[in-house]
Amino acid sequence: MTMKSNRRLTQAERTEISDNRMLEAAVRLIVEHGPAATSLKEIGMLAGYSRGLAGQRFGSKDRLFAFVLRRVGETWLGHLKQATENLTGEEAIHRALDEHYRFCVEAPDQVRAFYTLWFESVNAGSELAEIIGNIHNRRYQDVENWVLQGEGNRQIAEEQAGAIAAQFCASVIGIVYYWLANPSDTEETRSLHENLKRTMTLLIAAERED
Amino acid sequence: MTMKSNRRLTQAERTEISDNRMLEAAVRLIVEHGPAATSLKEIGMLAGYSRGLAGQRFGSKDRLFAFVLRRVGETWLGHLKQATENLTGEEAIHRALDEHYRFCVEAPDQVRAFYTLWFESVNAGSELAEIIGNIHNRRYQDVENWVLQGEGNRQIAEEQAGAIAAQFCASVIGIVYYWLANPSDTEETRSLHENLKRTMTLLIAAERED
DNA sequence: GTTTGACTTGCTTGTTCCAAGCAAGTATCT
DNA sequence: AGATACTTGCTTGGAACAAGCAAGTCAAAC
Repeated sequence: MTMKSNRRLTQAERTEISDNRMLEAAVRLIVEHGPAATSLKEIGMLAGYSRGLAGQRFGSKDRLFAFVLRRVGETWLGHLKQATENLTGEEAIHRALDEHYRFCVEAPDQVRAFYTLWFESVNAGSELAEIIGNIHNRRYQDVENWVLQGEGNRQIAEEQAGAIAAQFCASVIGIVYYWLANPSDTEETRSLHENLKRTMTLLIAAERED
Repeated sequence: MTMKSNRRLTQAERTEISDNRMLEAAVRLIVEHGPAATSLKEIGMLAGYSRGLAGQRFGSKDRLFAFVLRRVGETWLGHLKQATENLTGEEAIHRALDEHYRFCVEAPDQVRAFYTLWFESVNAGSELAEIIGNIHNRRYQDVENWVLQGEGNRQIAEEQAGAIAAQFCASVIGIVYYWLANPSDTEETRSLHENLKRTMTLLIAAERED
């Protein structure tokens, strides 16, 4: 039993707690029923509050989803940044893919909710598109830089590195899609990650030769 | 002015007409507002009928979306089958990608609606998942067969061909995602297709050497 | 002329969103 | 320190609207 009414909660603490609880609830409901079938009411109540709080706090369903995307996205990007610190070239790319796979396996709910929203919001103008665009761009830039800075990659022009990065990003999206559609088939998801590593190595080697 | 009330319509003709009109309306609304923000009422009325017909005809929103997926999917698969008839190996793959790009550019609304639903229904159990699964499998099988039957690919084992096909499918999904998210950037979409062609050639060549 | 099936209309339920109200936390004045 | 004014987290009620169902109308099929 943690000291309960030992100290009164500050307003900021209260919102942080409710934010976290609602995030957790939203993630669970999104994974279980999909975003469309998840209501603000359910989220509020599963989090232990009234039916109205989720709507009141975030203003709309879209904004709540944006919140989820931002929170999970930042966690993920921080994780990734740390794992690839001081790495470049294929090493960094391979490491990033390892981490990506690990993240899928270890925090499946958060990642599933994240990418479910990601896919669902492809053409939803609004805030969501912007958040997704940002994350996408950061990923793209990272990969491009890794390619350019890799040992022995001096002769690879930025344009070529960009093309490789774009292919990488597209493949990752496709792999995630497969994973979402076939949750049980972790083996195939794993080998898709592994094969993408090999393909990236091939692509870089091919550019070196020109 | 086409002969209007020249002949009274048969029941089958009536439903076919209304089906087509509603398909058209659904596609347009899905592209403009996204599936979530598209109501059965709007579809019915945009098609020139009552607010209730779409619901009556298809039973539910999901089933209507399934109908859209099936119709557009079949059109597309027929198109593709014809274009790649008698081709194998890289030729078939390149041709398929050319057609894919062309289809995106030439019938953008239908394809956008199709893939929007595709992405939106990743984890929607139901009928949608099944339809999508089928289309995915056919694409996968086609590519695997092309690889296996390509000239000079005799020594490529089924397992390796399968891995290549899986990568192909993932990349295509990722490319389509990019296109949906960046409708205006046709140039990048084009080069993603082109680069995937080159990558496939590389992958096949790499397997030949082992 | 009866039946079948396309299409419409009315109604129920559930969801989002807004606005009014309550309760808990924060700041100010004496 | 304690009372009073205020701010803000949270709840509750209601309006607008969507999906889904059932009953109804009208044209086509036999």
